[in-house]
Amino acid sequence: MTHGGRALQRERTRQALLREGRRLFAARGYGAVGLSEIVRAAGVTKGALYHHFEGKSDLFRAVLEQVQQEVARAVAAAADAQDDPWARLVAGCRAFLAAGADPEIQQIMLVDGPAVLGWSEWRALDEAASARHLAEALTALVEAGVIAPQPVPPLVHLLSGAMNEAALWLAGSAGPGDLADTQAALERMLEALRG
Amino acid sequence: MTHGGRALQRERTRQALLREGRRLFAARGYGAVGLSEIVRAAGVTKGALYHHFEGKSDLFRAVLEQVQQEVARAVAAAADAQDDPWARLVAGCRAFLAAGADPEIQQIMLVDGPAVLGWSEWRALDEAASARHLAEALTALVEAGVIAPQPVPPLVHLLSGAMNEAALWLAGSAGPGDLADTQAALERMLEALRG
DNA sequence: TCCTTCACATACCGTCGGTATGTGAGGGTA
DNA sequence: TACCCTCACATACCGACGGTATGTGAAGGA
Repeated sequence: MTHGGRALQRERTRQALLREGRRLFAARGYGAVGLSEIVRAAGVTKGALYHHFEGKSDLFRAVLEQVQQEVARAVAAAADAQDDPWARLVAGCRAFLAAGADPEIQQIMLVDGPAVLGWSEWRALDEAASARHLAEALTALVEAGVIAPQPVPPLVHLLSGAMNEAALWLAGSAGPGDLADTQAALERMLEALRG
Repeated sequence: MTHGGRALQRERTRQALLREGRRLFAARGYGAVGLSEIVRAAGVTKGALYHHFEGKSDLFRAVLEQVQQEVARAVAAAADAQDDPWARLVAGCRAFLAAGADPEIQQIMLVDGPAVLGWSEWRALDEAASARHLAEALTALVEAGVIAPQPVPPLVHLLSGAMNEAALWLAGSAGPGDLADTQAALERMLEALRG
């Protein structure tokens, strides 16, 4: 190669694989995309892919982690823009629904993620990325006495599941007012948790 | 073959494929099970499988439909045992959570289902089986004035998503009181929809 | 009895994920 | 600057898989 050192080129190749893998996985789903297609799009060969990742599912895992962290960052940013703990929760939920509207994120994070990595591993990644923020927000609200004292983990899964499905539904059969209606219904459910 | 007519034997073969396919898909996931394994377990060959189904994913679709209908039947039975519309909704939700506790049902219905068939087709099957009951129950409650007038579809997806995730979580990391806590939290959310 | 049909079994193919090995450009060392 | 080791890939190859094309023998009406 004409430019740069080994480390730079290495990083370029890795990023190209992640970028094209993400694009193809998102567009057509994990199962419908072959390794040969990914490496061709990235301008490398299978040797490069197996030099950087352990296999197809490991590449997908890296892509998923990237997607999860992007979503988590958006949610955290929306929450941090608010001061009131309750407003932080609502803003975070809204941001999650908005992020889930992206079909790329849906296919990778919600459709293929659990099936490719298995539910337990998917949950671990989700926990590390976004579910943790939700749990912290709810815990803060319980401690502050804003919502009734109750076990937080069930709430986390009920809410994140509700938002996952809602995001998926909204992107698929979106009527114009559905997003607003869904946010309204979600906030009504959140309201129910208050004392 | 020594016994029975062609139609009987045909049905026996089809049921054997469905039974073993369901068992293997549930135990190890769609991707990790090969056709050769299924037909060996069923005591037939690939020719038989392709005579009855269009391919691997079509067999899975048939298995999924079977699972969905079993769940829907259990939910409907629990709901029909109640007279009050509100009690019917709560009983149906409880029954769904109980049904989702089965790891077989989880893997097929919630993990592999969307990834193998695609989200839109999965939703169509879910709609035809169990989501329809939820929508009808909610519509009845709205019309009866038990819960506030509001668009029903967003509620359906928020609630079914919440219950799907909760069922998955309960089966995986089940603490002893988690089921009760989850049901309590869910019913608190349902309560929020009233008046 | 014959002959068609049907419910499979057998044999085969292309492609896929994965592996083993080759190779040539850095880049530190003397 | 000559050397050489390393590393970041490329090349060649393999077994297994999903899918297809074709063979076959029993069932059952005519």
